[in-house]
Amino acid sequence: MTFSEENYLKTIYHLTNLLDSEISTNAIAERMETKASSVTDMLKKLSEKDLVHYKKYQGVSLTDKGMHSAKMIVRKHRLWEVFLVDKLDFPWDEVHDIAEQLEHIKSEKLINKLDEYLNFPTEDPHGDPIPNANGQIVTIEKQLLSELTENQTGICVGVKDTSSEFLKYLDKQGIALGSKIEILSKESFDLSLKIKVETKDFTISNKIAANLFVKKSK
Amino acid sequence: MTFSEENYLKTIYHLTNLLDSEISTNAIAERMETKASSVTDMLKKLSEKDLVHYKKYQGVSLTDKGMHSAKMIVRKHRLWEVFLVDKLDFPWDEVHDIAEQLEHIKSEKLINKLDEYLNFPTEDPHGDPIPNANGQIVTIEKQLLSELTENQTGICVGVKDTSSEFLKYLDKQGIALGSKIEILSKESFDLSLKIKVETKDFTISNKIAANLFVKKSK
DNA sequence: TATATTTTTTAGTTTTGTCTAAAATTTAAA
DNA sequence: TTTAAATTTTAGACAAAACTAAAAAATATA
Repeated sequence: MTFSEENYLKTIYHLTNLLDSEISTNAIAERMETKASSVTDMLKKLSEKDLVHYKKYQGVSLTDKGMHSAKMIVRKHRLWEVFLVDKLDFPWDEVHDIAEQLEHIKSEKLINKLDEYLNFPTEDPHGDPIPNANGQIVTIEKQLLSELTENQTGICVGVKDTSSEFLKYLDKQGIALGSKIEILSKESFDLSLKIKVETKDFTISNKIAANLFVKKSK
Repeated sequence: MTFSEENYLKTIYHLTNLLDSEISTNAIAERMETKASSVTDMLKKLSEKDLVHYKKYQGVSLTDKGMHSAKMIVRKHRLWEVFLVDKLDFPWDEVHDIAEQLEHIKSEKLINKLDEYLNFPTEDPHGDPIPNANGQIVTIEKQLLSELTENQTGICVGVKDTSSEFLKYLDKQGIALGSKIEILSKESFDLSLKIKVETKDFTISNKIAANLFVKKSK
C-alpha cells in the first residue's frame, strides 16, 4: 500500500467514527485538503483493491479488509506517539506530525515489538484508544467536561481537539491527562465554567470544556 | 528532499567511501538496481539543487551541502539501527531493511532526541561509525581479521558484509562485536584460519576472515 | 414538478521517477 | 590512430497522484 492510499484509508476511518454513515467524497476532500476529483480517482483505486465499498455518487465505507488496514495505521500512529512522549520526552503537542510519518513504516514485527517495549499501552498521549494487534479497541467511558453540572468532578482522560494551540493552553493552565477537575459553578449566559484543578481555581470558556474528555468521579 | 533523492545521495556517499574517486553513472545504477538513464536524470536534478558536482560523462561527487545531507541520512539510518537492536531487541541481521525506511523520517529534533536517548552511540550494531549532529565521524582503528598473522589476537569491532546470511553465520559461531578472536594458525594453501573465540576452537575460510573487522589486541 | 444549486465524476494535464531504444561520447583494442 | 566496445546521455513513453475545467447526477427550492 502506498502512503497516499494509507492516508485515504485513515481519513475514511476517522470520518466513519465521527459521522457513522456513508462518507461523501467532499467530506474526504475537505479533511485532506485536496480536490474532490482527486478523491474520486483514489476511491476507484481503493475499491479495486477491495478496501472500500464504493458506488458512484453514493459515498464510501470501509470493507472489513479496509477497516483492518485503517486500524493498523491508527495503531502505528498512536503507538509512535506514546514512544515520542514517554521515551523521547516530546511535549504532547509536537508528536502528531512526526507520527504522521512514522505510521507509514512497514514492519509488523517492528510495531509489535514497539508495543511490547511500551508495555502495551491502551491510549495515546491525547487519550485516544490504541487498537491492539488484532484491531480490537477498548473504549473507556468518557464524556465532555461541558456535559458535567455544578459540583461534579471528573478526571481528565482525553482531548477532543489535538491542536498544538489547545494543548499548549492546557499545559499553561496545568491541565493534563489524569488531572482532577471540579466544576465549582457554571455561568448560564455563556456556559463558561469556574473550575478547580488540583489546588488552583480559574474560569474556562465553554469551548475549552467542550474539548476536554473526563471520566466522572467522586 | 524526496525519498528517491535521499537514496541517491546515500548511494553516492557510500560509493565515495568505497572508491574514493569520481563516481560513475553505472556504479550508481548497479548499486541501486536501476537503469543508467534513470541515474542520469536524477544526477541532473541533484546538480540543480547543488547537492552534487556533475559534468556530463565525467561522473559525480558530492558538494559540501550534498555530503552533509548524506551524512545526516546515514546518521539517521545507524541511530535507528541502534534503537532497534538495543531497545527493541531485534537481531542484528534484521535491522537494515527497517532502518532503510526510518532514515527518511524528517525531524531534526526527533533524531537528536533519539541520539540522546541511546546515549550518543558512536557505532551502529555492525560496527559502522555514526556521524554526530554536525556530521563529524570518529573512525576507530580497525583492520580485517584476514590481515592478522599467526598468534595475533583481535577484538571484533565490525563486519564488512552486513548480509543476513553472514550475520547469522556469525551468530551460529558465537562471534559478536566485542568477541576476542585469536589466530591459532593460518593455512597457506587457502588462507583459512584456525581461530579461538572465547573458549571454542574452529576453522574459518578466508572469505569469512576478510569480512570481519578487528582491533589488534594483547 | 420543473428548475436551480450542489455534489460528484469524467476528461485531459502536470510532475516525479522510472523505463526502453537510440544517439553521443569516452575508453579500450587492434 | 583508427575501429570496436562500453558507457553515458537524450528522447520519448508510462504509471501514480495530483490538478482544472466541464459534464453528469443528485439534492434542494420554488
